[in-house]
Amino acid sequence: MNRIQHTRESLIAMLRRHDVNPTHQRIEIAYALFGHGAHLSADQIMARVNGRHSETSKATVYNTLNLFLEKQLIREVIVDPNKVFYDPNTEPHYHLYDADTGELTDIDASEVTISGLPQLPAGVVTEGVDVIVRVRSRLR
Amino acid sequence: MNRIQHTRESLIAMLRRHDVNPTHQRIEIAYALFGHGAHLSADQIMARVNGRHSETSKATVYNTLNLFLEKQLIREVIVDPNKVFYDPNTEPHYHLYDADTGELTDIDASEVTISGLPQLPAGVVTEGVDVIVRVRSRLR
DNA sequence: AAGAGGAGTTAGACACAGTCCAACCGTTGC
DNA sequence: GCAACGGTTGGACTGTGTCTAACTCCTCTT
Ligand SMILES: [Mn+2]
Ligand SMILES: [Mn+2]
Ligand SMILES: [Zn+2]
Ligand SMILES: [Zn+2]
Repeated sequence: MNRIQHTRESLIAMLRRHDVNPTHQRIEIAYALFGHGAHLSADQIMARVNGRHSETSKATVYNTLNLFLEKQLIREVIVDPNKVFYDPNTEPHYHLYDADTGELTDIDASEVTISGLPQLPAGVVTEGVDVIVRVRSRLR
Repeated sequence: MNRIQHTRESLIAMLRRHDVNPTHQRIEIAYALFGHGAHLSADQIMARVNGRHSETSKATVYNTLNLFLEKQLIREVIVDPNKVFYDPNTEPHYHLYDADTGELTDIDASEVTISGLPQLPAGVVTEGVDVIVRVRSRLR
């Protein structure tokens, strides 16, 4: 687990580096995601950002998350059919998903090797390889 | 690609084997999925089943797909944040997803090796490992 | 044949994540 | 002061998927 300290200043710098104008709302959302560390859904981010008093609208949360995605600040993890998780970790890594608790954990990519994937037809370019280990913790 | 011929009779037998009472609607839905071969979303299945004249309601399509899942006749593939794909192939295998065309293709599991996945905490049981190769075909 | 019961199906209401839009706000430049 | 522009906003809207209460269809019992 990364123990990076995210100051307001370092977040602003990061936004600028990725060509994102650092507005108040964007900084708050970046803080929610990078400060917490990992894997929040849009409504969890919404809740964190608007903890004390309402500050940021639903539209802005989605606008900002999609902007961050486009600018490659974050990535999305699709494991649950009814909500997307946003991942502040853009390094290549894999995921472990507990369907019972809803918890999503990182698996270090450097430990894992995948071999034998077929080569792709011409003109097709790989965006990434997702690996999701699905588990259950509650006994059935 | 599997070239299995699915007769009405063999589908009924399959449903019975999985403890599913073979009603008209269930046979139609099984036919849509197994007849077509691979990876349809709920509304694609709906469209195939109700091709000529309306026969099967949305509720029944979802009821039936969830029943088939529960009875392990099919599996679900979660790659697109706004629709689930249903997969008549329950053998272990992986997927290739083209985000531009929306096409989902199988990757034979026997060719692929994954090593180095961490072992899990006690009491946690693996449901499966999903591998999704994400590609783009349209040049950007 | 008549009725009870149970499994399955149905239309339509509903829930809810995510998008869209037109009005609005805040800063910058003239 | 005022225009211009990027960003934000509430609220309407869309698309998947679920829920419910009424209904249909079979089978079983008498
Ligand atoms: Mn604030
Ligand atoms: Mn028919
Ligand atoms: Zn992650
Ligand atoms: Zn498949």
